[in-house]
Formats: sequence, C-alpha cells, structure tokens
Amino acid sequence: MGVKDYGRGMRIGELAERAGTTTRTLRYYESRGLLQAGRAENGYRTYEESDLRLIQQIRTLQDFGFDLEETRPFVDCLRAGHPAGDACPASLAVYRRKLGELDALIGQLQSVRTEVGAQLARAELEASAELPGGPEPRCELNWEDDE
Amino acid sequence: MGVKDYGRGMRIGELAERAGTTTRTLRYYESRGLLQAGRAENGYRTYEESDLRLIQQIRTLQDFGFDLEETRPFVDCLRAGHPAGDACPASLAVYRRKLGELDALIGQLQSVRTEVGAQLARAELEASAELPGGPEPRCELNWEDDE
DNA sequence: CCTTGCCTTGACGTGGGCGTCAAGGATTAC
DNA sequence: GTAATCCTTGACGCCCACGTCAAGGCAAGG
Repeated sequence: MGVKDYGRGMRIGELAERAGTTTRTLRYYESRGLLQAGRAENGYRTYEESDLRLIQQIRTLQDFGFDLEETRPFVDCLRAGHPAGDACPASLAVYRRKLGELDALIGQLQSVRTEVGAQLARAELEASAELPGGPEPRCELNWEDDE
Repeated sequence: MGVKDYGRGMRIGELAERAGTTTRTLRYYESRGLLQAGRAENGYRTYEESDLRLIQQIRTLQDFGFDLEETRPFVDCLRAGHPAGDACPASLAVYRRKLGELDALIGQLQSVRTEVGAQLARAELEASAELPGGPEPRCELNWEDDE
C-alpha cells in the first residue's frame, strides 16, 4: 500500500499535499518555529491532523497579506488548544494592527491614484492642445538653455 | 575653491546631493540605462542640469510606486527633448496601466480589509460570549478527535 | 609630502518566502 | 536485485532598489 495510515503520523509529503502547499514550505515554517514535527525512527518528520489546521490558518492569513511573523500568535493560539487561531488576545491585536495598516495603505494608494489620475488628465490635455495647430515640439537639443 | 562650476559638468556627488539621493543610486540608474553620464578627462562622470530633471522625474514616479522599468518611457521622453516626461504616448500608457493596477490593488485591499474586519468582529463576539459564564476552554489536548 | 575628500569599479548584503538543485539514506513495488 | 519514490540536510537562486565595504586613483589645501 502506498499510503499507510491517514489521520495519524502523516509524513511531510502527505501533509503538504493535503494542505495544498509544498514540503519546502513546511520545512521553512518549521525553520521559523511555526511548525513542529515529530520524528519517526528513520528520521522522517511526522505530523498530526492538528498540524493541518495550523497550516491552513497560516495560509489563510498569508492570503490576506499577513507576513509569517504575524501568523505566529494565531499558531500559538491553536497549539495552546483553542479551537480557533483568533481566540487569543494576541491574535486580535494583530487583526487590529493589520486593519490600521490596511486603512493607511489603502488611503495612500487612493491618494496616489488621485494624483496619477490628475497627472494623466493634465498630460492628455496638454497633448491634445499641442496637436491641433500648435508647433510640434521639435525634440531637438535646443532647450537646455531654457532655464 | 571646492566647487568648480555649478550649472555645467557637475560631478556625481553634486548631482546626487542636489537631487536628494545618493551616488550609488545614480550609478544604479546608469547601470539600468536610465541615466547617461559624460566623462571628464580623469574618468569622472559629468552631468548636465537636464540630468537633474531626469532624476526628479524618476524619483517622483518611484514615490508613486512605479518601479524603475516603468519610469523608462518618461526618461526617454525627457531625453527626446520634451519639456515633460509624460508628454509622450508611452508615458501616458504607463499612467493608464498604473491606474488599472492601482484600482485592482485597492479593490483587493478593501476586500481584505472587509474580511479581516469581519473576522475580528466575529472573534471578539466569540471571546465575549465565552467569558461571562461559559466554560472556559480548557486548552487541553482533548480536542484532536473533534473531527 | 601628506592628508582629506572626492571619484572609480567590483562585489557582497538586505529582506521574504520560498524554488530548485545536490548528494545521499530509507522504503516500497515489481 | 533494482528501480522508483519518498525522505533528509545544506546551500544557492530569485526579485528589486539600492546600502555598504574594499582597494585604489585623482585633485587640492597646507
């Protein structure tokens, strides 16, 4: 049989596949201290079902744009036995901080959007104002003494 | 005199200072083909006043979140003799593409913001619902057979 | 002459989240 | 027996816009 015993003592490849990620990613998480694996006699990492939830939590937050460090409280919370990663105050704090960052970022992007939009409009105006009958800019080298 | 002749044939340090950037950055721009410098007899790079405008254009766009490649049309436009970097169609195209990217990004961030906000609200509710008199989650290892 | 301060090229470091070999051991299928 | 597939650790690559250090050349002041 190719697969031994789902539900207990998965190996890294199985867990990665079930989580929709890669073994490299799981080892990376482990190197960051987010994931802890047991070891089989032969040195292979072993995982429990609960680890699948950890990974799903991490990836959900990653999809939201959280960086790995920010997922740590959620992971710790799950490992502490809470049914949800955001059941702990530290996780809520991360949520709130993230909301603030998002609001700030969105605001900045909106102002940039406005600014770029204005630049575009102005440039289009100037372009259309020069075409009709004005003297087309020669594009020569004679404007360096312009100022 | 420490400074030779402002206005003609600046050296890289002077240009960097006047542009509010570093010599490293200017050499980097040159390596990317965005900036071209003349050379003095001793091998030093020499710049004209017009180069200052190029750099200002680049940095303005960078501040908007344009990456270096996206500034190229503007730079080319300025070097072609146009008084503004966005006087060329290629620059306008970059503006428009950027607007689209900004709109998409802002939209994504807003939906993430909504989602995170909802998660926070839900988690806060559940937290407040458990405190009053409910059984505090034991945080033991007995929930792994939950599913 | 010597110091100071500018300039030159070259090359490695940064950060984040992995991808992608490389070299080898373990297990399984045939 | 052996090929295929898993696993292990280690280490370099990537992207981008530079920062930073190294080793040395050139110019000017005292």
